[in-house]
Amino acid sequence: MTGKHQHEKCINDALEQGESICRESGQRFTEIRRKVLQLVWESHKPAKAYDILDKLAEEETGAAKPPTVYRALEFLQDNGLVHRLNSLNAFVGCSHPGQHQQCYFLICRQCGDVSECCGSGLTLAIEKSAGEVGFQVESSCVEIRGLCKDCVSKPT
Amino acid sequence: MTGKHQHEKCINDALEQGESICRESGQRFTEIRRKVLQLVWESHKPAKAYDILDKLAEEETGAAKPPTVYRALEFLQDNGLVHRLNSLNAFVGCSHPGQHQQCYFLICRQCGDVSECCGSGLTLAIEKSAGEVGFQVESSCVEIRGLCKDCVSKPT
DNA sequence: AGCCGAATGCTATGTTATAACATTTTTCGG
DNA sequence: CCGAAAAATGTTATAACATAGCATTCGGCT
Repeated sequence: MTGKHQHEKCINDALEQGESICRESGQRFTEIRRKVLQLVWESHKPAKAYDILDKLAEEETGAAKPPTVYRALEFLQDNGLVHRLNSLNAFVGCSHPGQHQQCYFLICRQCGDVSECCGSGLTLAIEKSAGEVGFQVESSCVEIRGLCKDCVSKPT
Repeated sequence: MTGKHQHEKCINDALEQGESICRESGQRFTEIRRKVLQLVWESHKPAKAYDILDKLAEEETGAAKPPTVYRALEFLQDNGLVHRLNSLNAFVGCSHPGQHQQCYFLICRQCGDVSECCGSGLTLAIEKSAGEVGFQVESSCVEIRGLCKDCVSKPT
């Protein structure tokens, strides 16, 4: 993430968002889902499913199995709490679940941090371009690689 | 692809492009690379690596192995002859190799066809959005799902 | 308690991709 | 033409990512 921050806060916010979204929609924010969300949020770097699996296995005595993690991730995705980055086969926490329009990801090739941006500008540009050839947009996946603000200004 | 067309032409053009790009850059357009490119171009639908593998295996007596296909695909990608669609783990032929800037993909959820678009509009929008948070764009992956022109107007 | 549906556990397997090393083919200078 | 070096391909094995299908447990409800 750009700049230093108290990452505890990110995690806590995310967990609270999880709680409240589930409460409102009558779904259960179970221990597994909570833990997986927490692990995804361990940093702003994308989390791989099998890494999450390993970390889960460390905590619990009985090793967690892949379906456990994938099911939790699917639930979290469905509820907008995490996003999957197709170009990396990995997952990041969503920084503003609930208020979801289109959004896109800035992936720093140097530090690996990912930040999420939303904004109508890009969405409109996509719809316009697609519209020119008669294509009706339903969803889109935009993953941008480059250097984040911090890494641009670093000595390399 | 939008509209009917003589698809033979697409394939032949692609193969010729392959030839000429390799000739110019002093690389070899081998039989395997040629066949893989041809198979990718069999339609405008994304081709999966293992499907290509199966088709290769049908033709040859000795079954081709995964590395064979992946190496050919990597070569073709490096030379801009095919693109990988991250959201589908699949490959499509590039309709204008050589002249490559940024481009994006329109994936029809109905018929499965993919078309590739290039244009500065979207590129600029991405750079602008990213620039607002100090992010320096190096490359981007844009995959748009929806309905293509033909499928929009069909009875469903 | 007894039921129901949601969630999880568990086993197996499917799918996608690459590492590492052997062999063959091509190229190119002599 | 010959032999060395480089490029491409063959081969084997395995890594990495993901899901199907069925058994069991858990939570809430009457």
